[in-house]
Amino acid sequence: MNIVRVALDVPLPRLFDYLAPDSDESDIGRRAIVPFGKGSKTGLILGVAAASEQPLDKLKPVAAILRDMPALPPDWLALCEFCARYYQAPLGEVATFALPPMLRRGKLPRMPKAKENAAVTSSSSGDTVPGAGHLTAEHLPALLPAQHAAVETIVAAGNFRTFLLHGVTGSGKTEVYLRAIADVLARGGQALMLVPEIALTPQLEGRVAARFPGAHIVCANSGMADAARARGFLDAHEGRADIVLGTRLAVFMPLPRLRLIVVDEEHDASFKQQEGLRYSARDVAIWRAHQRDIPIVLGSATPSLETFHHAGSGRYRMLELPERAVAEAMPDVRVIDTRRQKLQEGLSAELLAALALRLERGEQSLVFLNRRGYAPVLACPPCGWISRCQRCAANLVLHLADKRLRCHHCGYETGIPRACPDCGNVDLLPFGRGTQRLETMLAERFPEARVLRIDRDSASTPKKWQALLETIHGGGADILVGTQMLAKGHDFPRLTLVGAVGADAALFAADFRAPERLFAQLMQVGGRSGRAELPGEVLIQTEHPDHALYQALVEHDYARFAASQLGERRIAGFPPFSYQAMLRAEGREMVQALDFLAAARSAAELLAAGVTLYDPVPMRMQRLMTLERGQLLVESLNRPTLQAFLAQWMERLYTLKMPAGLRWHLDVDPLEF
DNA sequence: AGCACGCCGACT
DNA sequence: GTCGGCGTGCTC
Repeated sequence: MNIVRVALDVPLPRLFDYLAPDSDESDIGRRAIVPFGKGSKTGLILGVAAASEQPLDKLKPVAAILRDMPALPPDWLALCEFCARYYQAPLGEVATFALPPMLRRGKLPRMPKAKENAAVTSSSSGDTVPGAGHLTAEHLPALLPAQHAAVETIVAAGNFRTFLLHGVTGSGKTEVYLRAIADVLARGGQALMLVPEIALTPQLEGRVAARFPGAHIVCANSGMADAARARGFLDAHEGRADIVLGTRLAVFMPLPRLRLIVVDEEHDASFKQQEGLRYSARDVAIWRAHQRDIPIVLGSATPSLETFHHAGSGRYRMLELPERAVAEAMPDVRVIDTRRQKLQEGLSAELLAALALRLERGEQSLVFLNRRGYAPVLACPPCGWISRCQRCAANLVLHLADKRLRCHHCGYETGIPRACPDCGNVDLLPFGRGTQRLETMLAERFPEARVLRIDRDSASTPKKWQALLETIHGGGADILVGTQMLAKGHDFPRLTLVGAVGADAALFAADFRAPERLFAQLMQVGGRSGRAELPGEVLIQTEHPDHALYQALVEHDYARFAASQLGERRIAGFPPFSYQAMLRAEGREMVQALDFLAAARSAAELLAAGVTLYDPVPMRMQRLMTLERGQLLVESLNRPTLQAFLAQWMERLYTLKMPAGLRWHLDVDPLEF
C-alpha cells in the first residue's frame, strides 16, 4: 500500500499522509489534490512511504496527483526544507509559498505556442550559446583593471564561493555582473540575479536584455500577473530561461542549470521579508549557492556589516572596485556644525548660501530629510499636550497640505483640533520639521526657485512618482526636498548639491542598525550629486560633527565606518558577533501578549543552555491598529546552538494554550526592533 | 488558517 | 421559541 506525504498550506508543522496506490518515487515533487477537513486542497508531495504513523483508517485517498508538469527536483525541495528548518516555519507553508500562486492552486498557465522567433528560444536547445553571437568585444564598454580582476576571479571560481563586490555608485558593479553572467551563459548555465524591490526598474531589465539579446530572460516580482509569474517559474524550472532577474521571491525559482547567483545591493532591507515567512533572500541565496556548489556575488557600496565582517575574516572573498568607472569625481562631503548658530527653520547659513549659489548657476539641489509631513507633532506649549495616535504609541504627524494629523505607523488619521483637547488653548504649535514644512520654507526663502517635494505623500502612486521624475529630468525643478525615496536608482544630471538635515536622530536610535542605514542612505544620496564637469557637494548638518560616522563619510571611507561600528557591536555582543531571533506576540491587550511571552520564556528554561532570553517588552510601535504587540529577544553566540534551541522551543510553543485573539510568530535574524 | 461543533443573549 | 455570538478543537 503506497502512501504519499503531502505538504499543505496550513500553519501546522507536519506533513499529511494519504493513500495513493498508483504512486511511486517519481511523484515526489508533484502537486496533489487531496481531501482536507471539509473541502479539498492542493499540496506538494514530499515523500512516498509504505507505511504511515497514522492509523490506516484515518487515511483518505488522494483525489489526484498532477503529472502535467515535471516534478520539482530534489534540490528545490531541499531548499524548502532548509528554509522551514532555519526559519522554524511549517514545511507546507514554505513549499506552497515558494510556488507561484497559480501553481499553488493546482492550475497551469497557458504557455505561448513554440511558434515564436527561433532565435529567441534557441537557447533551450542547448547547442547554441545564448547571446554569444552578439557579444563582440567592440560593443562592450572597456573594463577598468579592478573590474577586469573581479570578473576573472568570479569566473575562475567555478565552485561555491561567496564574493563581496564592494564599490561605490558608478564604480561599475553592474558591468561586472553582466560579464560574469555572460561567461555562465556561454557555458550553458543559468544565472539568477536578485535585486531590491524598488530597483527592479525597466532600466535594469532593459540593460540586461540589451546585453543578451539571444538569451531568454525571466523577470520575477510580486507585482506581476499570476499567469506571467507562473510562466516564468515554468520557464526556469524546465530550463528554457537563461537569466532570472527578480526581487527576493526569485530566490525560490527552480533552476536546473544554475551556475551563478548575483545579489545586487545586498545590504538592502527589502531582501528580508517582514511578514509571513520571514526569510532573508540574501542568506537563502548563499545557502543555495553552497548547495549547488556555485559562486555567488554580493554587491554593494555599503555592505551590511554582517557581510563586511565575513569578507574581512576571509569567509567571503572581497573584490574591491576602488575607482569610479564613469569619469566622475567623488562628491566633496562636509559637515556643518549646527551647535553654535541660529538656524533658520532648521537650515544653516552655509546650506542656505550653497542653495543660493546653485540657483545662481542654474544647477539642481536636493535637501534630504527623513521625515515627511509638515511637523512631527502638533503641541500645546502651555500644558505639554502633543498629538498622539489613539491606536498605537506613535506621534501624529502634522500634514498641513491637506490639514490632517496622520500616524506614519498605523495609518490612522484625523483632522486638526481647533483647540488643545486637554486645556482648551487655541494656540497649538507645530513642533519639529518635516518635508512639507521644509518645502514651504524654501519656497518662501527662494521665491524664484521651483521647489519640488518628493516623499511617500507626493509620490503615492507609480504614476505620480513617474511624473515627478519627468519633471526633475526635464529640468523643471531647482530644489528637491525629499526622503530616502530619492536615494535610490535615479540619476539627476544637473544635481550638484545635497544637503542632509536631521540626520543625527539615527545616531542614537534604539535600533542598533540605525547608523548602518544612515550611512548607506547618506552615501547613496551623496552619490546622486556631481558629474565629471560639475563636481558635487554634500553638506551634512549635525550637532555631532566629530562622530565617526560623519568623519568616515567625509573621507569616503566605508571600511573605517564599518570598523568603528563592528567594534561597537563586538563590545555590545550584537550581530554579527551573536545570532538573534525575536518572538513577537500580538493581541487585544498588551498584558495578554506579555503573558504569553512570559509563558514562552518559562517554557524555554530547561532548553536554553548557551542561549540568552531577554525580558518580554512592549513593542515601540504597534503596527496594526487595535492590536497590542510585545516581543522577546533570544540571542546566542553560536548559530547551531540557537537553531537547536529554537526547534525545541517551537515544539513547546505549539502546545501552549492560546487565549483567543492572540497570535505569535518567530523572526529569525530579525532586522526590525 | 479555515471550519466545524457548542452552549448563552435579543429578535421575527 | 430561534438566529447568532465567537470559544476550543481538529484537519492525514
